[in-house]
Amino acid sequence: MLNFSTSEENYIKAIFHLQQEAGTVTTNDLAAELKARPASITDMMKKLKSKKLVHYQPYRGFRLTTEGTRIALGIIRRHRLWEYFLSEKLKFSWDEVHAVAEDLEHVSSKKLIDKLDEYLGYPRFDPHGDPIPDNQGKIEKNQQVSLSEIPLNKTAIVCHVGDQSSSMLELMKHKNIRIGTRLEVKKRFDFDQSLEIKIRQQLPFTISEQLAKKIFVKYGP
Amino acid sequence: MLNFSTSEENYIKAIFHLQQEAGTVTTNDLAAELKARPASITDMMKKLKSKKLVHYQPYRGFRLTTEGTRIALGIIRRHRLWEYFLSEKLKFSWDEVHAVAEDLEHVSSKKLIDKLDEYLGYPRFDPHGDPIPDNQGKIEKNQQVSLSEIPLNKTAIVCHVGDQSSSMLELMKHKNIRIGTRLEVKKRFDFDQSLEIKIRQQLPFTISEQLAKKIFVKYGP
DNA sequence: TTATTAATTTAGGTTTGTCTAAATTTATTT
DNA sequence: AAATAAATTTAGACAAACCTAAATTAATAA
Repeated sequence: MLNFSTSEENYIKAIFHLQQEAGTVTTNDLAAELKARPASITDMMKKLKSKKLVHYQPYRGFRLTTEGTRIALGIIRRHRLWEYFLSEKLKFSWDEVHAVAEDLEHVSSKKLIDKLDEYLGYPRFDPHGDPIPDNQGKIEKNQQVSLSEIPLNKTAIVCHVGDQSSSMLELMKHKNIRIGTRLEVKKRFDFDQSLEIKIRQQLPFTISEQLAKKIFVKYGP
Repeated sequence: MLNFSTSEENYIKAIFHLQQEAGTVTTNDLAAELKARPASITDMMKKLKSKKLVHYQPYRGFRLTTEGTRIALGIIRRHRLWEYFLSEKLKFSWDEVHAVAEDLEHVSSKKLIDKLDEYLGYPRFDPHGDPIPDNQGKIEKNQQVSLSEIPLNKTAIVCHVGDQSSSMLELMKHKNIRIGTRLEVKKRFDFDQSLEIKIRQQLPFTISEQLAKKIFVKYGP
């Protein structure tokens, strides 16, 4: 059980997330994700390769090894448990937890995390609806679906927003959509894929395809 | 409200603690405290001086400025609140909390700490009996006294141990003394300043001056 | 008060993680 | 397939935080 620096951990975590989309991660993608220069990515990839955490051939992109994935899941576990703690116990709002958890996740005491997990009652999802890996690194399938792909007239609950920009938050606020909001898609317009949305006790309104793609929901009662 | 590196914070905190004893702190003292080489201390003192956190003239030792003290109290507040959390909520034993809090204390979100404080019910002392600065940096006088200096036949409660070495812990265990133990000093032997100690429902026993000096108590009922 | 010892600082080096600019490799066009 | 563009890597620098070894200053003992 070696220990990794904050930087190494941030790289590992970012690769893990980018891998979900495409199978293999490119230097430029990772540079964009981490707001660093491509040259820095190459440097770190050499190091992570020497530690056997990524498969990497120059110019060919990279992906986590089994061991790298194990490490990534540990970091994600810490991050999401802290998010749950901040939201559930300290009453942070859902849009504040991420930034603080980014720092807390690098405190790597195994005992701390396992005791925190126990204290929180072994939660299985963080406040954004993302699954929390257990202490063996096992993680449930994410049951979230983008609002753009759910069937009509099915009740859904907003549990995740795939963009934290202030312009996005402004729009969400204006449309009165929050984490936990219960809504239904009433109609899908073929022309621009915009959606007509109904929230209980409110008049229906429409949202763009771009917005719908960034709002994730779970099916609810 | 600038931010400081983990290293800077560790230096500031160590200077604060050493200052309590002697008014001014020397390069060697700080090197011993931080397990670093004297040359490293000099490097950092130049930096902290340029940030106006310490008063420092070459070869003359150093002490925190008013601003440096303010920063130190913030770090100590974070450390002690986390210790309280670990002990009270996560049920860590008193000898485990320090190491973990050493990491957590460097997460510097003000909102996190103030919310944690609120969540914990604004505790005024950490599990070792040390006072926790409030969010203005106000700190109560430490009411702890070394066991070697309390009067005879006065009930006292162990609340702090000034040494975390395993040899110390071994001895404490053997003597059956823990945080929270209620005891009285029955006799002080002039020859070697050893003490005869009485714990309720146990036979009296003696402890050395060296040990007594490292055990801190509060007067209790 | 001078010599010796102890404490401290300086000079210069290392590692980690970043960067810019130039070189190289791969991908895309025409 | 050659030319151009894009992506990536290399080369070389830099700041932070540490180190060792040598030089300097202060403290102490003769």
